[in-house]
Formats: sequence, structure tokens, C-alpha cells
Amino acid sequence: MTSPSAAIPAAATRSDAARNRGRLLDAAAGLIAERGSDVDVREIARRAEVGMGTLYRHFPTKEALLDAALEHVFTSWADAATAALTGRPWDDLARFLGDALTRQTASPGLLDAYCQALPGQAGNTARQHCRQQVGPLIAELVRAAHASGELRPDLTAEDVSLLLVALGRIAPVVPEPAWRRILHVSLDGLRSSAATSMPAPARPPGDA
Amino acid sequence: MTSPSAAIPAAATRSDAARNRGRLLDAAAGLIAERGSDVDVREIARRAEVGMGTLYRHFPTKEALLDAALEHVFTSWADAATAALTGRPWDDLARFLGDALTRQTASPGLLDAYCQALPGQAGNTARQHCRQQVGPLIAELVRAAHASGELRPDLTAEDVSLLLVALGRIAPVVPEPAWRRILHVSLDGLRSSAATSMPAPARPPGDA
DNA sequence: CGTGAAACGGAGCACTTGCTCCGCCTGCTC
DNA sequence: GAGCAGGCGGAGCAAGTGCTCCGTTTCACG
Repeated sequence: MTSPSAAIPAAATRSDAARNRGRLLDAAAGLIAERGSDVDVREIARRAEVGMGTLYRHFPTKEALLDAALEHVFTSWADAATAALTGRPWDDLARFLGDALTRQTASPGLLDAYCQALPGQAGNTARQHCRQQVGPLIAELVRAAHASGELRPDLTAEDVSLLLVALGRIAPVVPEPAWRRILHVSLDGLRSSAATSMPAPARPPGDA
Repeated sequence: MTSPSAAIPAAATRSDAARNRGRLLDAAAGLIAERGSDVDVREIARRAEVGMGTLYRHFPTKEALLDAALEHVFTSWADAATAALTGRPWDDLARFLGDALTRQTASPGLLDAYCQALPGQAGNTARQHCRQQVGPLIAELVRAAHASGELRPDLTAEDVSLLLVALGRIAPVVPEPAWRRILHVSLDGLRSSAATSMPAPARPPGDA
């Protein structure tokens, strides 16, 4: 707000500034993954081996730092998931969900950051990033699986996202076989062959 | 620890003590339901209209207070759910899950308290209470639904609990029609008719 | 009633956490 | 190499939190 010079942009003019910015992003991403989004700024600075002043010179606020770090993480997730596609719609969908949950297991705090402040969604940029990065991928997976007839036709991409969030909340806190069973059951519920008539979605393609 | 006289027992000798204990439990339960388990002790005291000293005279620590409050809540949940049984196994199971999620919507913080510290589960007495109160009910619902043949036979009570926890994490943060759809899909996956072969449970009847 | 043990209240302590301030130092430019 | 804009570090501030201390008040019993 009252800073004489604004925050350092991503492309810094000085080499040490660029390096420190990278270190801060890495440290933040690592800590979020390990412990969720309520990390101590001091600890981020310590892990990045920079001082507090440096942290706040690069990012105006803790949230801005976490936000930038999360954007990175979600982008790389979407890239990895896209690269793993095989072209067999149902397998791709099932595998995408399984991989996403495995990833979530390794980074328990990630979804936490995503979900944080979900109801009063104002200012939750983590969600926006996730939607931008992963949303289209899910939409495509759903489209393909609909086309192949294996995915129940009344299911929307929103439903799949939501299911993934739900499963993601339990995956890190129970042993893998336990959540794999729940995923398996859920996938069985997603099949066309399992479909029973379902209540309509609330909104056409909405934001929830 | 160093208190001269230990905490006041549930059955207090003085009327004001008993009343204040009740007020504290009510206030704590209300606040947990609204905002999860990271409530300010001062706010609990304020809502209960007692002082800090009174709070800490009755409960040795914040956690002990929350714990006692949660036991109440879980007990009343189990009682209400038991009272709602109709004797039709599948309907009872589906209704139990729906009601549980509705309840969760009204008290977003409840599951939060339940899940808190789930991985390092040391000292999470909320979970123990929930298991003790609702665990047997779920087990009975599953048993009956197995007997009627409608619930897929490879599904355990643990699976159902876990599914409930997962859905409970999203129910409060999306509009009701959205989570009802996910519940619907999940229920379809629970039907015998939808079953495809599933990975075995990790442990016989374990604790997870 | 009177009395004393017990409960009450809330200011205050110790600690954490997000963020700021400002003197020092570094790396870029000429 | 010299100068200096600009980055760096970390002590410190303000706000918030769990818990304690202790003088004051209240209930129950005789």
C-alpha cells in the first residue's frame, strides 16, 4: 500500500531478486503441500533462506505468495495429467481421478488451499487457478466418456470435480487401500450401467 | 495441573456451577457447529455468559471442553438417526446418509472437528466419540442392507463411514442440489447391481 | 442469618503470527 | 573500480490466542 516501490515483478532486473523469488515460490509450494495453507510466513522465509523483508518485497501479502505458488502447482498438475492421457475415455477418467488422489496424498495441504473459503468464495484465487487449469481437462474427459457411452449421460463435469474434491479430502488421511475402495465404488456409480434417475443440476454450467 | 481443587465434575454440588457448565457446553457446541474447532475460548465464555475463570474451572483445557461438547452432539445425532429408522434397509441407509449430510450442512464445523488431526490420530477424542455413537448404527445399517441383498456384498461399514466423511466435507460448501447429486451417484455405486470387483479392505475391521 | 468453602470474572501473561521499518549490502552500469 | 538504485535481513509492532491469578461474590448448610 504505502510501499515506495511496488512489488518486484516476475521478471526481475537483478539476478539475486529473481533467484529469491523462485526460492520463495518453491518454499511456499512445499510447505503448502505438506501442511495446508496456514503456514507461518517466517517458516517460508526460513526454508527459502531469505529474510522477511525479502519476502514482503516480492509479494505484497502472504496470500499473494501462496496464490502465486499454487498457480504453479495447479499448472504442473494439469500438464502431467494431460500427458498421461491414453485415448480410452473410461480408463483416462478413472486414471485421472486415481492419479489426482495419489497426488493429493503426497500433498495433503493442496486441496485444503483449494477449498479454503469455498463458501464465501471471494478472493479464493486458488480455486480460480484450479478451474482454469484443470477444469477444461475434466470437461474434456467427461465429454469423451459421454461420447463413448460408458459415463452416465446425466453426469456433468461439475459433478466429477465435486466428487474429486470430496475424495481428495479423505485420501490423505486414510491408508491408500481404503480410499481406493471408495474411488472404486464411486466409479461404479459413474457408469452408465449403474445409473438411476438423478435430480437435475442446479444451474446450467454454473460456478459451484 | 497445579490447581488446588480439580475441575468441577459433571454433577456439581452447587446450582450455579451446574448451570454454568451446561451453558459452556451449549456455547461450545454451537460455535463448533458454526465455525469448526478453532474457536476462541473468549468467545465461548462470552456466549455462555461466564468469565474465563469459570470456563477453566470447569474444563482443564480448551480441548477438554470441545471434547465434552462434541460427545453430546454425536450422541444426539445417533439418537435422532436411530429414531428415524423405518425397517426398509436400503431406504434407511440412503436416508441416514442424506440426513447426516443435511445435518452437516447446518453444522459445517462438526466434521471438521471430527477430522482434525485424523492422520496423527493421537488424542482425537471426537473421532472416538463418533465411532462409539454412530459406528454401531452404521454397522447395523450395512448389515441389514447386506441381508436384503441391495447393498453390494463387498462393502464394509468402514467404507460407508469413509464415504460419509468424504461427502460431508463438500456438503456445507456447495448448494444442496449439487451434493445431493453426488450422493445419488454414490448410492448407485453402492448397489449390488452396480458392483464390479473391488480391491480388498486393508484390515479386517481396523480403526481407520 | 452468618459463615466459609467454593465458584465467579476478567485483567494480564506468554506466545504466535502477519506485516513493517530501516540501516546495511550487492550487483549492475559506466 | 566507483556510485548508487535497489534488494536484503531481521528486530520489532500490533493483534490475537490459550491459559492463569487472585480479589470478589455467591450458594448451601447449620
